Amino acid sequence: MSRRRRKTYHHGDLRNALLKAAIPVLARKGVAGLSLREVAASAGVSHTAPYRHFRNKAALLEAIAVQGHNSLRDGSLAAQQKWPRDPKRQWIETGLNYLHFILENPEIAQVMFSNVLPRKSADSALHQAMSEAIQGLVQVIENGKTAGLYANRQTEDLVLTSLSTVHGLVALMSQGFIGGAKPSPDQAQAMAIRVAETLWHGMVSPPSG
Amino acid sequence: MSRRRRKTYHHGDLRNALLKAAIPVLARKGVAGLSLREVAASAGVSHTAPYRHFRNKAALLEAIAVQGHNSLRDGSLAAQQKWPRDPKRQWIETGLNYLHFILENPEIAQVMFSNVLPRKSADSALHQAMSEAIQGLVQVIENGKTAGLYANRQTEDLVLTSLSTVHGLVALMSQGFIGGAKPSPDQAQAMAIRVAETLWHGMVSPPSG
DNA sequence: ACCTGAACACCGTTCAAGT
DNA sequence: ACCTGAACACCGTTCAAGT
Repeated sequence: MSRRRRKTYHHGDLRNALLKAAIPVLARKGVAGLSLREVAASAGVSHTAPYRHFRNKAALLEAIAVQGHNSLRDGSLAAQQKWPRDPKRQWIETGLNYLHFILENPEIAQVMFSNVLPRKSADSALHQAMSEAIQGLVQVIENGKTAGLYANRQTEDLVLTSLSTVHGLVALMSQGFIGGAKPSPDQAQAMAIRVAETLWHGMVSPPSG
Repeated sequence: MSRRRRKTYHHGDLRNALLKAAIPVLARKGVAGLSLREVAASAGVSHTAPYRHFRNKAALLEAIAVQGHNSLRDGSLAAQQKWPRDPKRQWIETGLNYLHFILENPEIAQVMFSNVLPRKSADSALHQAMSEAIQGLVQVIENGKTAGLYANRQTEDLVLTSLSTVHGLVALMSQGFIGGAKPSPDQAQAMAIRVAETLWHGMVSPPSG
Protein backbone atom coordinates (compact mmCIF):
# COMPACT_ATOMS: atom_id res chain seq x y z
CA MET A 1 0.00 0.00 0.00
CA SER A 2 1.24 3.49 -0.80
CA ARG A 3 1.57 6.16 1.81
CA ARG A 4 -1.45 8.18 0.78
CA ARG A 5 -4.58 6.80 2.33
CA ARG A 6 -7.42 5.45 0.22
CA LYS A 7 -10.84 4.33 1.38
CA THR A 8 -10.24 5.55 4.87
CA TYR A 9 -13.01 5.70 7.39
CA HIS A 10 -13.65 9.20 6.21
CA HIS A 11 -14.89 9.41 2.68
CA GLY A 12 -12.94 12.55 1.82
CA ASP A 13 -15.16 13.98 -0.89
CA LEU A 14 -18.59 12.71 -0.05
CA ARG A 15 -20.27 15.96 -1.03
CA ASN A 16 -19.15 15.70 -4.64
CA ALA A 17 -19.69 11.96 -4.66
CA LEU A 18 -23.32 12.51 -3.69
CA LEU A 19 -23.84 15.17 -6.35
CA LYS A 20 -22.43 12.76 -8.92
CA ALA A 21 -24.40 9.78 -7.66
CA ALA A 22 -27.64 11.72 -7.94
CA ILE A 23 -27.41 12.03 -11.73
CA PRO A 24 -28.10 8.38 -12.64
CA VAL A 25 -30.85 8.28 -10.02
CA LEU A 26 -32.48 11.31 -11.64
CA ALA A 27 -32.20 9.67 -15.04
CA ARG A 28 -33.87 6.52 -13.74
CA LYS A 29 -36.50 7.83 -11.31
CA GLY A 30 -36.98 11.50 -12.17
CA VAL A 31 -36.84 14.38 -9.72
CA ALA A 32 -40.09 13.34 -8.03
CA GLY A 33 -38.89 9.77 -7.57
CA LEU A 34 -35.41 10.55 -6.32
CA SER A 35 -34.75 9.61 -2.71
CA LEU A 36 -31.87 10.69 -0.58
CA ARG A 37 -31.56 7.14 0.70
CA GLU A 38 -31.00 5.76 -2.79
CA VAL A 39 -28.43 8.42 -3.60
CA ALA A 40 -26.60 7.62 -0.38
CA ALA A 41 -26.70 3.90 -1.04
CA SER A 42 -25.41 4.38 -4.57
CA ALA A 43 -22.53 6.44 -3.16
CA GLY A 44 -21.79 3.58 -0.76
CA VAL A 45 -22.64 5.33 2.50
CA SER A 46 -25.42 5.00 5.02
CA HIS A 47 -28.65 6.90 4.53
CA THR A 48 -27.78 9.41 7.24
CA ALA A 49 -24.34 10.34 5.92
CA PRO A 50 -25.64 12.98 3.45
CA TYR A 51 -26.80 15.12 6.37
CA ARG A 52 -23.16 15.90 7.14
CA HIS A 53 -23.03 17.80 3.82
CA PHE A 54 -26.59 18.89 3.04
CA ARG A 55 -29.15 20.34 5.43
CA ASN A 56 -31.83 18.21 3.78
CA LYS A 57 -32.94 16.72 0.49
CA ALA A 58 -33.92 20.12 -0.95
CA ALA A 59 -30.40 21.40 -0.31
CA LEU A 60 -28.92 18.58 -2.39
CA LEU A 61 -31.30 19.35 -5.27
CA GLU A 62 -30.56 23.05 -4.97
CA ALA A 63 -26.84 22.38 -5.28
CA ILE A 64 -27.54 20.46 -8.47
CA ALA A 65 -29.71 23.23 -9.91
CA VAL A 66 -27.10 25.88 -9.20
CA GLN A 67 -24.79 24.28 -11.74
CA GLY A 68 -27.26 25.08 -14.51
CA HIS A 69 -27.47 28.76 -13.69
CA ASN A 70 -23.71 28.94 -13.34
CA SER A 71 -23.52 27.56 -16.86
CA LEU A 72 -25.67 30.40 -18.21
CA ARG A 73 -23.34 32.86 -16.48
CA ASP A 74 -20.18 31.13 -17.71
CA GLY A 75 -21.63 31.01 -21.22
CA SER A 76 -22.01 34.78 -21.37
CA LEU A 77 -18.53 35.36 -19.91
CA ALA A 78 -16.98 32.98 -22.43
CA ALA A 79 -18.87 34.58 -25.32
CA GLN A 80 -17.66 38.04 -24.31
CA GLN A 81 -14.06 36.90 -24.23
CA LYS A 82 -14.31 34.99 -27.50
CA TRP A 83 -15.94 37.76 -29.58
CA PRO A 84 -14.99 40.97 -27.78
CA ARG A 85 -15.90 43.09 -30.82
CA ASP A 86 -19.19 41.41 -31.77
CA PRO A 87 -21.96 42.06 -29.23
CA LYS A 88 -24.62 40.38 -31.35
CA ARG A 89 -22.55 37.23 -31.47
CA GLN A 90 -22.03 37.46 -27.70
CA TRP A 91 -25.78 37.64 -27.30
CA ILE A 92 -26.53 34.65 -29.51
CA GLU A 93 -23.73 32.49 -28.13
CA THR A 94 -24.83 33.17 -24.56
CA GLY A 95 -28.16 31.58 -25.39
CA LEU A 96 -26.68 28.74 -27.43
CA ASN A 97 -24.21 27.82 -24.71
CA TYR A 98 -27.06 27.64 -22.24
CA LEU A 99 -29.10 25.47 -24.59
CA HIS A 100 -26.20 23.09 -25.14
CA PHE A 101 -25.63 22.70 -21.44
CA ILE A 102 -29.28 21.78 -20.96
CA LEU A 103 -29.26 19.28 -23.81
CA GLU A 104 -26.09 17.64 -22.52
CA ASN A 105 -27.23 17.58 -18.90
CA PRO A 106 -30.93 16.67 -19.00
CA GLU A 107 -30.88 15.45 -15.39
CA ILE A 108 -29.63 18.80 -14.14
CA ALA A 109 -32.19 20.55 -16.35
CA GLN A 110 -34.89 18.43 -14.80
CA VAL A 111 -33.98 19.72 -11.36
CA MET A 112 -33.54 23.33 -12.51
CA PHE A 113 -36.97 23.46 -14.10
CA SER A 114 -38.69 21.70 -11.24
CA ASN A 115 -40.16 23.48 -8.28
CA VAL A 116 -38.29 22.13 -5.30
CA LEU A 117 -36.64 25.46 -4.57
CA PRO A 118 -37.00 27.11 -1.15
CA ARG A 119 -40.11 29.27 -0.75
CA LYS A 120 -38.41 32.66 -1.25
CA SER A 121 -35.18 33.43 0.66
CA ALA A 122 -33.27 35.91 -1.49
CA ASP A 123 -30.06 34.70 0.15
CA SER A 124 -30.32 31.21 -1.28
CA ALA A 125 -27.54 29.87 -3.45
CA LEU A 126 -30.08 29.46 -6.23
CA HIS A 127 -31.00 33.14 -6.29
CA GLN A 128 -27.34 34.05 -6.07
CA ALA A 129 -26.54 31.91 -9.12
CA MET A 130 -29.52 33.27 -11.03
CA SER A 131 -28.50 36.86 -10.27
CA GLU A 132 -24.99 36.21 -11.53
CA ALA A 133 -26.40 34.70 -14.71
CA ILE A 134 -28.59 37.76 -15.27
CA GLN A 135 -25.59 40.01 -14.63
CA GLY A 136 -23.73 38.25 -17.42
CA LEU A 137 -26.60 38.97 -19.77
CA VAL A 138 -26.73 42.60 -18.63
CA GLN A 139 -23.06 42.95 -19.51
CA VAL A 140 -23.63 41.51 -22.98
CA ILE A 141 -26.48 43.95 -23.59
CA GLU A 142 -24.39 46.88 -22.37
CA ASN A 143 -21.60 45.89 -24.72
CA GLY A 144 -24.16 46.17 -27.49
CA LYS A 145 -25.34 49.56 -26.34
CA THR A 146 -21.75 50.80 -26.31
CA ALA A 147 -21.39 49.54 -29.88
CA GLY A 148 -24.47 51.50 -30.90
CA LEU A 149 -26.91 48.63 -31.23
CA TYR A 150 -30.35 48.65 -29.60
CA ALA A 151 -31.16 52.26 -30.56
CA ASN A 152 -32.82 53.94 -27.60
CA ARG A 153 -34.22 50.86 -25.89
CA GLN A 154 -33.83 50.46 -22.15
CA THR A 155 -31.29 47.91 -20.96
CA GLU A 156 -33.82 46.44 -18.54
CA ASP A 157 -36.33 45.76 -21.30
CA LEU A 158 -33.71 44.12 -23.49
CA VAL A 159 -32.43 41.94 -20.65
CA LEU A 160 -35.91 40.94 -19.50
CA THR A 161 -37.00 40.00 -23.00
CA SER A 162 -33.82 38.08 -23.82
CA LEU A 163 -33.91 36.23 -20.54
CA SER A 164 -37.58 35.30 -20.86
CA THR A 165 -37.12 34.03 -24.39
CA VAL A 166 -34.05 31.91 -23.74
CA HIS A 167 -35.47 30.55 -20.49
CA GLY A 168 -38.80 29.74 -22.12
CA LEU A 169 -37.26 28.07 -25.16
CA VAL A 170 -34.90 25.97 -23.11
CA ALA A 171 -37.56 24.99 -20.58
CA LEU A 172 -40.09 24.03 -23.27
CA MET A 173 -37.47 21.99 -25.09
CA SER A 174 -36.16 20.28 -21.99
CA GLN A 175 -39.69 19.29 -20.99
CA GLY A 176 -40.45 17.92 -24.44
CA PHE A 177 -43.21 20.37 -25.32
CA ILE A 178 -41.48 21.51 -28.50
CA GLY A 179 -38.97 19.92 -30.82
CA GLY A 180 -40.10 16.39 -30.01
CA ALA A 181 -38.90 14.14 -27.24
CA LYS A 182 -35.24 14.02 -28.23
CA PRO A 183 -34.22 16.84 -30.56
CA SER A 184 -30.74 16.42 -31.97
CA PRO A 185 -28.26 19.14 -31.04
CA ASP A 186 -28.38 20.36 -34.64
CA GLN A 187 -32.16 20.57 -34.71
CA ALA A 188 -32.24 22.31 -31.36
CA GLN A 189 -29.59 24.79 -32.40
CA ALA A 190 -31.41 25.54 -35.65
CA MET A 191 -34.62 26.28 -33.75
CA ALA A 192 -32.77 28.48 -31.27
CA ILE A 193 -31.12 30.50 -34.02
CA ARG A 194 -34.45 31.12 -35.73
CA VAL A 195 -35.95 32.25 -32.45
CA ALA A 196 -32.97 34.49 -31.77
CA GLU A 197 -33.23 36.11 -35.21
CA THR A 198 -36.98 36.62 -34.79
CA LEU A 199 -36.43 38.36 -31.48
CA TRP A 200 -33.46 40.34 -32.77
CA HIS A 201 -35.31 41.84 -35.72
CA GLY A 202 -38.79 41.74 -34.20
CA MET A 203 -42.07 40.13 -35.16
CA VAL A 204 -43.03 42.83 -37.66
CA SER A 205 -39.70 43.75 -39.25
CA PRO A 206 -38.19 42.08 -42.29
CA PRO A 207 -35.80 39.21 -41.40
CA SER A 208 -32.68 40.82 -42.83
CA GLY A 209 -32.36 44.23 -41.20
CA MET B 1 -85.25 16.55 4.20
CA SER B 2 -85.80 17.27 0.54
CA ARG B 3 -86.01 14.60 -2.09
CA ARG B 4 -82.56 15.14 -3.56
CA ARG B 5 -79.95 13.29 -1.57
CA ARG B 6 -77.11 15.11 0.16
CA LYS B 7 -74.12 13.60 1.88
CA THR B 8 -75.00 10.08 0.82
CA TYR B 9 -72.58 7.25 1.22
CA HIS B 10 -71.34 8.16 -2.22
CA HIS B 11 -69.66 11.49 -2.36
CA GLY B 12 -71.07 12.46 -5.72
CA ASP B 13 -68.37 14.78 -6.97
CA LEU B 14 -65.26 13.57 -5.26
CA ARG B 15 -63.06 14.20 -8.28
CA ASN B 16 -63.73 17.92 -8.24
CA ALA B 17 -63.68 18.03 -4.47
CA LEU B 18 -60.16 16.59 -4.50
CA LEU B 19 -58.95 19.05 -7.13
CA LYS B 20 -60.31 21.88 -4.99
CA ALA B 21 -58.92 20.47 -1.74
CA ALA B 22 -55.45 20.26 -3.25
CA ILE B 23 -55.14 24.03 -3.68
CA PRO B 24 -54.80 24.98 0.02
CA VAL B 25 -52.46 22.05 0.54
CA LEU B 26 -50.26 23.32 -2.29
CA ALA B 27 -50.30 26.79 -0.78
CA ARG B 28 -49.23 25.41 2.59
CA LYS B 29 -46.79 22.63 1.69
CA GLY B 30 -45.76 23.26 -1.90
CA VAL B 31 -45.82 20.74 -4.72
CA ALA B 32 -42.99 18.69 -3.21
CA GLY B 33 -44.68 18.52 0.17
CA LEU B 34 -48.18 17.71 -1.03
CA SER B 35 -49.41 14.26 -0.10
CA LEU B 36 -52.40 12.48 -1.51
CA ARG B 37 -53.31 11.39 1.99
CA GLU B 38 -53.57 14.96 3.22
CA VAL B 39 -55.67 16.00 0.22
CA ALA B 40 -58.00 13.08 0.84
CA ALA B 41 -58.28 13.88 4.55
CA SER B 42 -59.01 17.52 3.81
CA ALA B 43 -61.78 16.41 1.42
CA GLY B 44 -63.16 14.24 4.20
CA VAL B 45 -62.54 10.83 2.66
CA SER B 46 -60.20 7.97 3.41
CA HIS B 47 -56.71 7.96 1.94
CA THR B 48 -57.61 5.31 -0.62
CA ALA B 49 -60.71 7.03 -2.02
CA PRO B 50 -58.76 9.19 -4.52
CA TYR B 51 -57.73 6.06 -6.39
CA ARG B 52 -61.32 5.73 -7.67
CA HIS B 53 -60.77 8.96 -9.62
CA PHE B 54 -57.03 9.23 -10.26
CA ARG B 55 -54.64 6.50 -11.30
CA ASN B 56 -52.06 7.87 -8.87
CA LYS B 57 -50.71 11.03 -7.32
CA ALA B 58 -49.14 12.19 -10.60
CA ALA B 59 -52.52 11.96 -12.32
CA LEU B 60 -54.04 14.33 -9.77
CA LEU B 61 -51.23 16.83 -10.27
CA GLU B 62 -51.52 16.49 -14.04
CA ALA B 63 -55.23 17.31 -13.87
CA ILE B 64 -54.36 20.46 -11.94
CA ALA B 65 -51.69 21.49 -14.42
CA VAL B 66 -54.00 21.00 -17.40
CA GLN B 67 -56.14 23.89 -16.18
CA GLY B 68 -53.25 26.28 -16.69
CA HIS B 69 -52.67 25.30 -20.30
CA ASN B 70 -56.38 25.43 -20.97
CA SER B 71 -56.29 28.98 -19.71
CA LEU B 72 -53.63 29.93 -22.27
CA ARG B 73 -55.83 28.42 -24.99
CA ASP B 74 -58.99 30.11 -23.71
CA GLY B 75 -57.15 33.41 -23.48
CA SER B 76 -56.27 33.36 -27.17
CA LEU B 77 -59.79 32.33 -28.17
CA ALA B 78 -61.30 35.12 -26.07
CA ALA B 79 -58.86 37.68 -27.47
CA GLN B 80 -59.73 36.68 -31.05
CA GLN B 81 -63.44 37.11 -30.37
CA LYS B 82 -63.01 40.39 -28.52
CA TRP B 83 -60.79 42.12 -31.11
CA PRO B 84 -61.52 40.34 -34.39
CA ARG B 85 -59.98 43.16 -36.43
CA ASP B 86 -56.83 43.74 -34.35
CA PRO B 87 -54.35 40.84 -34.57
CA LYS B 88 -51.67 42.69 -32.60
CA ARG B 89 -54.10 43.20 -29.74
CA GLN B 90 -55.06 39.51 -29.97
CA TRP B 91 -51.41 38.63 -29.63
CA ILE B 92 -50.77 40.86 -26.61
CA GLU B 93 -53.98 39.93 -24.82
CA THR B 94 -53.26 36.21 -25.27
CA GLY B 95 -50.11 36.69 -23.26
CA LEU B 96 -51.64 39.01 -20.68
CA ASN B 97 -54.56 36.65 -20.05
CA TYR B 98 -52.10 33.85 -19.43
CA LEU B 99 -50.07 36.02 -17.07
CA HIS B 100 -53.15 37.03 -15.10
CA PHE B 101 -54.25 33.44 -14.72
CA ILE B 102 -50.84 32.53 -13.30
CA LEU B 103 -50.80 35.47 -10.89
CA GLU B 104 -54.30 34.67 -9.66
CA ASN B 105 -53.66 30.93 -9.37
CA PRO B 106 -50.15 30.59 -7.98
CA GLU B 107 -50.80 27.08 -6.69
CA ILE B 108 -51.78 25.85 -10.16
CA ALA B 109 -48.75 27.65 -11.60
CA GLN B 110 -46.56 25.86 -9.10
CA VAL B 111 -47.74 22.51 -10.44
CA MET B 112 -47.55 23.56 -14.10
CA PHE B 113 -43.97 24.70 -13.80
CA SER B 114 -42.88 21.72 -11.77
CA ASN B 115 -41.59 18.53 -13.25
CA VAL B 116 -43.98 15.86 -12.09
CA LEU B 117 -45.29 15.23 -15.58
CA PRO B 118 -45.16 11.74 -17.13
CA ARG B 119 -41.87 10.94 -18.87
CA LYS B 120 -43.04 11.49 -22.46
CA SER B 121 -46.35 9.96 -23.60
CA ALA B 122 -47.65 12.22 -26.36
CA ASP B 123 -51.17 11.02 -25.53
CA SER B 124 -51.17 12.55 -22.07
CA ALA B 125 -53.82 15.11 -21.17
CA LEU B 126 -50.99 17.55 -20.49
CA HIS B 127 -49.60 17.34 -24.00
CA GLN B 128 -53.11 17.55 -25.38
CA ALA B 129 -53.78 20.76 -23.45
CA MET B 130 -50.42 22.23 -24.44
CA SER B 131 -51.07 21.46 -28.11
CA GLU B 132 -54.42 23.18 -27.96
CA ALA B 133 -52.83 26.21 -26.35
CA ILE B 134 -50.22 26.36 -29.12
CA GLN B 135 -52.95 26.02 -31.74
CA GLY B 136 -54.65 29.09 -30.29
CA LEU B 137 -51.43 31.02 -30.67
CA VAL B 138 -50.98 29.73 -34.24
CA GLN B 139 -54.43 31.05 -35.09
CA VAL B 140 -53.60 34.48 -33.66
CA ILE B 141 -50.41 34.63 -35.72
CA GLU B 142 -52.24 33.57 -38.87
CA ASN B 143 -54.81 36.28 -38.31
CA GLY B 144 -51.89 38.70 -38.30
CA LYS B 145 -50.46 37.28 -41.50
CA THR B 146 -53.84 37.65 -43.19
CA ALA B 147 -53.89 41.27 -42.06
CA GLY B 148 -50.49 41.83 -43.62
CA LEU B 149 -48.39 41.95 -40.47
CA TYR B 150 -45.20 39.91 -39.99
CA ALA B 151 -43.85 40.59 -43.50
CA ASN B 152 -42.39 37.38 -44.85
CA ARG B 153 -41.64 35.65 -41.59
CA GLN B 154 -42.56 32.00 -41.15
CA THR B 155 -45.52 31.24 -38.94
CA GLU B 156 -43.55 28.58 -37.10
CA ASP B 157 -40.80 31.03 -36.15
CA LEU B 158 -43.31 33.59 -34.92
CA VAL B 159 -45.21 31.03 -32.87
CA LEU B 160 -42.07 29.50 -31.39
CA THR B 161 -40.64 32.86 -30.40
CA SER B 162 -43.91 34.15 -28.93
CA LEU B 163 -44.49 30.96 -27.01
CA SER B 164 -40.95 30.85 -25.61
CA THR B 165 -41.12 34.46 -24.49
CA VAL B 166 -44.49 34.29 -22.76
CA HIS B 167 -43.69 30.95 -21.18
CA GLY B 168 -40.31 32.17 -19.96
CA LEU B 169 -41.63 35.44 -18.57
CA VAL B 170 -44.50 33.80 -16.76
CA ALA B 171 -42.34 30.99 -15.38
CA LEU B 172 -39.63 33.36 -14.16
CA MET B 173 -42.22 35.58 -12.53
CA SER B 174 -44.13 32.73 -10.93
CA GLN B 175 -40.92 31.33 -9.46
CA GLY B 176 -39.91 34.71 -8.07
CA PHE B 177 -36.75 35.13 -10.15
CA ILE B 178 -37.89 38.46 -11.60
CA GLY B 179 -40.27 41.14 -10.38
CA GLY B 180 -39.71 40.34 -6.71
CA ALA B 181 -41.54 37.82 -4.58
CA LYS B 182 -45.03 39.26 -4.97
CA PRO B 183 -45.35 41.61 -7.96
CA SER B 184 -48.65 43.48 -8.02
CA PRO B 185 -50.85 42.77 -11.05
CA ASP B 186 -50.10 46.27 -12.33
CA GLN B 187 -46.34 45.83 -12.03
CA ALA B 188 -46.49 42.44 -13.68
CA GLN B 189 -48.65 43.71 -16.52
CA ALA B 190 -46.33 46.67 -17.07
CA MET B 191 -43.33 44.35 -17.35
CA ALA B 192 -45.19 42.05 -19.71
CA ILE B 193 -46.19 44.90 -22.00
CA ARG B 194 -42.62 46.15 -22.19
CA VAL B 195 -41.42 42.65 -23.05
CA ALA B 196 -44.15 42.28 -25.66
CA GLU B 197 -43.24 45.59 -27.31
CA THR B 198 -39.55 44.69 -27.32
CA LEU B 199 -40.30 41.39 -29.03
CA TRP B 200 -42.81 42.97 -31.42
CA HIS B 201 -40.41 45.60 -32.75
CA GLY B 202 -37.20 43.66 -32.14
CA MET B 203 -34.05 44.27 -30.14
CA VAL B 204 -32.44 46.51 -32.76
CA SER B 205 -35.39 48.45 -34.17
CA PRO B 206 -36.70 51.75 -32.83
CA PRO B 207 -39.52 51.27 -30.28
CA SER B 208 -42.21 53.00 -32.33
CA GLY B 209 -42.37 51.21 -35.66
C1' DA C 1 -70.41 1.75 -7.97
C1' DC C 2 -68.06 3.66 -4.43
C1' DC C 3 -65.63 3.75 -0.10
C1' DT C 4 -62.84 1.70 3.89
C1' DG C 5 -59.01 -0.46 7.10
C1' DA C 6 -55.16 -3.11 7.35
C1' DA C 7 -50.94 -4.06 5.35
C1' DC C 8 -46.50 -3.48 2.62
C1' DA C 9 -42.49 -1.44 1.30
C1' DC C 10 -40.86 2.47 1.26
C1' DC C 11 -39.61 7.65 2.66
C1' DG C 12 -37.01 12.12 5.30
C1' DT C 13 -35.15 13.31 9.46
C1' DT C 14 -33.33 12.92 14.31
C1' DC C 15 -30.22 11.23 17.70
C1' DA C 16 -27.42 8.57 20.77
C1' DA C 17 -23.55 5.92 19.91
C1' DG C 18 -19.37 4.40 17.67
C1' DT C 19 -14.25 5.24 15.41
C1' DA D 1 -14.68 15.18 12.37
C1' DC D 2 -17.25 11.95 10.23
C1' DC D 3 -20.20 7.97 9.89
C1' DT D 4 -23.72 4.44 11.63
C1' DG D 5 -28.19 1.82 13.32
C1' DA D 6 -32.32 2.20 15.45
C1' DA D 7 -36.33 4.74 15.77
C1' DC D 8 -40.26 7.99 14.54
C1' DA D 9 -43.76 9.71 11.95
C1' DC D 10 -44.85 9.80 7.84
C1' DC D 11 -45.61 8.37 2.57
C1' DG D 12 -47.93 5.91 -2.14
C1' DT D 13 -50.18 2.00 -3.44
C1' DT D 14 -52.67 -2.55 -3.18
C1' DC D 15 -56.39 -5.44 -1.85
C1' DA D 16 -59.92 -8.00 0.46
C1' DA D 17 -63.92 -6.54 2.54
C1' DG D 18 -67.92 -3.71 3.43
C1' DT D 19 -72.56 -0.85 1.85
